[in-house]
Amino acid sequence: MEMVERRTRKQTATRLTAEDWTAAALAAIGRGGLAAVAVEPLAAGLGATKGSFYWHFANRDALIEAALQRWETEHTDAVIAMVEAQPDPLTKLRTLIAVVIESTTIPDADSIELAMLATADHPHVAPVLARVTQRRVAYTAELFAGLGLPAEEAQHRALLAVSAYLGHAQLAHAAPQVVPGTDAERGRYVDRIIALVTAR
Amino acid sequence: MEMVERRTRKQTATRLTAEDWTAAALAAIGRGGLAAVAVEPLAAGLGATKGSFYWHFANRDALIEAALQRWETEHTDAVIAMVEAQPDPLTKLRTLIAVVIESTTIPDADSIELAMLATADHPHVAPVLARVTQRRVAYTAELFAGLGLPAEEAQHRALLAVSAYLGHAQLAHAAPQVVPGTDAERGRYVDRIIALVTAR
DNA sequence: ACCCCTCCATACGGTAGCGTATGTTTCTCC
DNA sequence: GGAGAAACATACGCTACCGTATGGAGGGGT
Repeated sequence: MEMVERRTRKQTATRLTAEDWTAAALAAIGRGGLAAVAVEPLAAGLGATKGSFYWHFANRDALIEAALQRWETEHTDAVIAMVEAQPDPLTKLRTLIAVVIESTTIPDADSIELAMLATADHPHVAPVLARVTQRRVAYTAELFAGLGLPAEEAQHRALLAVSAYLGHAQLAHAAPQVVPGTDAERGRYVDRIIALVTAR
Repeated sequence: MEMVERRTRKQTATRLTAEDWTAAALAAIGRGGLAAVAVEPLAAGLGATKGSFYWHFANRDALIEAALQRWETEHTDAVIAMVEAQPDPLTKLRTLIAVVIESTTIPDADSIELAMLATADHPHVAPVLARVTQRRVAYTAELFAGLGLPAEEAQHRALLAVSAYLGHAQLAHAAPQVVPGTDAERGRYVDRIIALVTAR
């Protein structure tokens, strides 16, 4: 057999990298929040032991920091890039709102984000979340300003839009029954939100 | 001495009631979330030991259930009663939005609510939160319907309003710098939100 | 063939919290 | 003022996890 024996990841117990651990940590955050980032269970899930982990990281905190940093960059970039591809401000706004409400951009993105909000007080989460949130509001305000609205008005609408997004995520999570279920209903809902938020 | 020796609560180690424990549990939730509801630390805070706790409650879960039930009734009643005191639908809506954004109704209400949202997946929290959220949306939709809006439109605006509320709480928590700081600014912001959400 | 460095497993001690068992105080009622 | 019940303290075992110490497997390079 001349097969190159590609490391099939998790099949034949291959050596792990630091990135494998951060990926597993992010997945764990998506499932059970920051508390689910526990070294021993993670090691079991990866088919390894703590010995491996403490080789790549100094301690649990270091893993959390690495995972958060990875999330911050990957996450914000993805959405902004997708929106920035649109031509005019209004289309950008529609794309932004639609994308985050439908939330089919990144798998598990929503649950990870909810976990972040749920742990906003954590000393490592707080600065990351503050930066991401601030950037979102500022960017959204820019879009509204691009529509010709004065600065304060744009800021207010950006705050409302971002609040609506965050709140919708919470709402869909805490009480799924109340949010529109079918695609058609959700479509009309999103259209209505956009109309209200961008009204002149 | 003929002083009646009123049990000064926490001074001279008086006997505790089940309500004392649920109150302490709610306070702990407000501070550190559901994870902070730990029997031994709570006991220490009350100047007692676990022996007392396990007399009043079967286990930690029973305490959590009791605290959540107490929160559900007290909390929802307080806000709705205050809003219902207003005469017409529009004033009710303004009162509702203003009250929840300013959030000076119940002390610690905001942090407890954030903790609830943060633990929405917990088996005991989920049903409580779902009921509270559903009730809020339904009530808000009623108010919008009272303004003469058709059913679906009222539902959409209610969803937006509740989302805006939940999202604003998250926003103010995760990135306090971006929300209006001074009373004057916040006043203009709230006015603008109300105008947008109630626009015809 | 040997050594060294990388990567990992095993074994250990330590902490925080849950729940139980059993003694100890304090109230109540007669 | 003594008996029984109610309310609490103390001591214990148990679990899950963190972090450390140490040894062992495996692949380059020479």
